[in-house]
Amino acid sequence: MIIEAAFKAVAQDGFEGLRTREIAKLVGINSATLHHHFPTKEDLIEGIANQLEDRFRGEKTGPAERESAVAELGRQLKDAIFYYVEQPEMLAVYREFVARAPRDPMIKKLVQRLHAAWRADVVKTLDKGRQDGSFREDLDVEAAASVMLSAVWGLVADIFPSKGAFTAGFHELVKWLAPGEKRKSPGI
Amino acid sequence: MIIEAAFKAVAQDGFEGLRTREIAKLVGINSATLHHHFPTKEDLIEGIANQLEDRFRGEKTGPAERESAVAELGRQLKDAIFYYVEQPEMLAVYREFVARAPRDPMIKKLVQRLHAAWRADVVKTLDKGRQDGSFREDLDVEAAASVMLSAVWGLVADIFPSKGAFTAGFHELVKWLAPGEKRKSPGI
Amino acid sequence: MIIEAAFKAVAQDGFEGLRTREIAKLVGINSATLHHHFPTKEDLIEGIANQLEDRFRGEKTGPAERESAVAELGRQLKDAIFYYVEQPEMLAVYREFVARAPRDPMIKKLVQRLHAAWRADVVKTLDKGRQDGSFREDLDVEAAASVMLSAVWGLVADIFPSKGAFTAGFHELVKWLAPGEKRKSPGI
Amino acid sequence: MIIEAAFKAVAQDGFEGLRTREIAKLVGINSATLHHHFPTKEDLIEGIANQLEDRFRGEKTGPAERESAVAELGRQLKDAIFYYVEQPEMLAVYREFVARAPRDPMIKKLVQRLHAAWRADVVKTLDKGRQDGSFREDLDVEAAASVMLSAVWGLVADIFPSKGAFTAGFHELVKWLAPGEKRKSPGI
DNA sequence: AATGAATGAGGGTTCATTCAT
DNA sequence: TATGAATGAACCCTCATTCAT
Repeated sequence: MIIEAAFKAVAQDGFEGLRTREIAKLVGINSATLHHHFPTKEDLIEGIANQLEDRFRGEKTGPAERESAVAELGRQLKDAIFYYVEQPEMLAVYREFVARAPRDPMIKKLVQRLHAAWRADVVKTLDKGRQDGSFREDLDVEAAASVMLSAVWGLVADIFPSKGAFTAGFHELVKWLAPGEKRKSPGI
Repeated sequence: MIIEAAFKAVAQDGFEGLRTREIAKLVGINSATLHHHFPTKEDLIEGIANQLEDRFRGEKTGPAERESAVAELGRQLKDAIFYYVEQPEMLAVYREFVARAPRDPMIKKLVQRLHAAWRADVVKTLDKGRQDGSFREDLDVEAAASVMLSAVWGLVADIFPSKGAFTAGFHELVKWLAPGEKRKSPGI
Repeated sequence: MIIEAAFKAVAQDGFEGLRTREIAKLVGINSATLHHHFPTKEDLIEGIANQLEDRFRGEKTGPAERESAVAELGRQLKDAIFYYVEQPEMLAVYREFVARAPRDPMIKKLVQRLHAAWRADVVKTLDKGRQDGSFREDLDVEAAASVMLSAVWGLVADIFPSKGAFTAGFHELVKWLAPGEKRKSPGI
Repeated sequence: MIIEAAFKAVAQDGFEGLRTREIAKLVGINSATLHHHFPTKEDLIEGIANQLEDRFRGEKTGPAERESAVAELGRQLKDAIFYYVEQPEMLAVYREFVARAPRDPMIKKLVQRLHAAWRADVVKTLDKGRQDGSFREDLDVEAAASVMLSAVWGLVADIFPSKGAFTAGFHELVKWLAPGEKRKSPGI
């Protein structure tokens, strides 16, 4: 599949390393054939974007019924860990899209869409936890979501890679969200 | 100055938009002359990297004597805000470098250097705060630093831009770090 | 019809603008289907050529019986005006063919065929007029035909477009052909 | 010289046959070098256009003092013959420009410029001849100029090529312009 | 008769880099 | 130190044409 190859190429070499000819060669087709399916390089990138979105949608753990807010949060973080461990390629592509977003309207939209979905989940969980007392009462949910997303993103995207800080970081993250009294990590 | 122009170019259009000819034209010299000073494009990028490092070193607020851990942390966050407000260009270039780091050893080194300095400061502060009781006793300092740096980075680099989440995010960040009882923001 | 669309395309954008795919799309068929009917682009062009020839043959005013030479000439010029006013598309295609003729043997033949028919008419008329005294006795019929055809072509093909020179030009043309004494335009 | 080669290429194969790569090879330079001098193909065409204009300006016979209108006309026709005999390449390129003019604003301008200069000369001559009695009094100068230019163009550009019709055509042209009485060719 | 997929041979253009001056 | 000219390697894209279905 063309998109498959393009996806890998972006994961490895970034967008600057995405060459239609090379992708064609990898797939074993003529470069004109590639242009038959994706008339423009931008179309190809759009294809990669859709693939990324589909993969994220497809592999996200479904929300369990009557889950506690803490458990929900734990699950969400586990999702992040899942990508980090099992799908580093997806994260690499994601990182490229995020990096390119400021300069590419189409990509910006995709990233915003992905972010919005992710953020909505987190906000809902934080809100739920704030109301049932699992999280602090004075939590600024929106702001906390921003911070949490940023932090998770940084950890997941290896922005500050440090030996072993990854999982430990998630533990800390959870503790921070818990109220002063009980600070148990939800078992990640 | 050549580097100045290249710096701005990267801030605006990213590395993909960095053209030696264009830089030369902006500075008013021949592109061959530019290559006389920076034989290779990589040399030019190295120049930009050095410039970035110098600027960061030059503009960081010096540490005050006998500062409390909380105050120290506040100052560090203020630094971040400073760049966000006053030096968006630097952050833009920084973002580009971070994005390119996974694929460029030289840049990777630079980014690690910058990160290490930043992280060292934070770790020291967290450690100090943990010992004098300003921060939680059970704080995993290294992990917390990772999380905090990631979060700050995400906020500062506008990775998850959301109306007003920026400053609010910093407040949340500080509250999270405080122990359960007192949760006052250190006045950012 | 395929040829119809191709004809219009050439009229509008010239031969350089003739794209098989585009024609196919205009007609609503697959470009492979078009190649099924016209295996080669040259075949398609030949189709256009035939269409042009047919149209010219079909729309030419039939010669009236016992017409005076002057009247005949007038009718021939009227034909030219007819195309100019009513069938600009045909003239546009014609112009394209004439322009391409020097480099394309097949087209050259077509153009020569069209020209020969036209020229034969004119020569016959000029000859008739010379013999019955309507035209000058010293008229070099062949040469005059060349000049007249050229002039008509230039006017009709807008080679030297100038405000209103078109009809006035035809009047002049007629006067030139008349002998010294009477110089009335045959009522165009 | 690059333009020289491009000029010849257009003369031979028309604009459709103008390939930057091929021109570069003919001149013995890299195709990138060609783009160094003519960044765009359009720039190259502009270069050809200028060359054509320059050549026309340079080689036109200067007007003699106190020349009779008939002699003037003869000289102008001789110019046309000169190009036909000595500079067929120029005429070929000219023909290509005229053919392309309807679809290319830049070329349209050039052609209009060339035409305007040519027409101005002819109009002046016709006017002069009409006033001094060399030409008919009832000559519609503007219209006659259109017709004459068209005719000359057709002869010169071989639009209706016929064995020997060329020079004979010019003789006819002159006779037509003379008044009824005297019909001597000005010795072409 | 019709089609979607595939293709080869370019075509114009870009860009970091080199070189003679 | 500076430059205009030159270059090779790519890059994206186009287009008539072919082929299996």
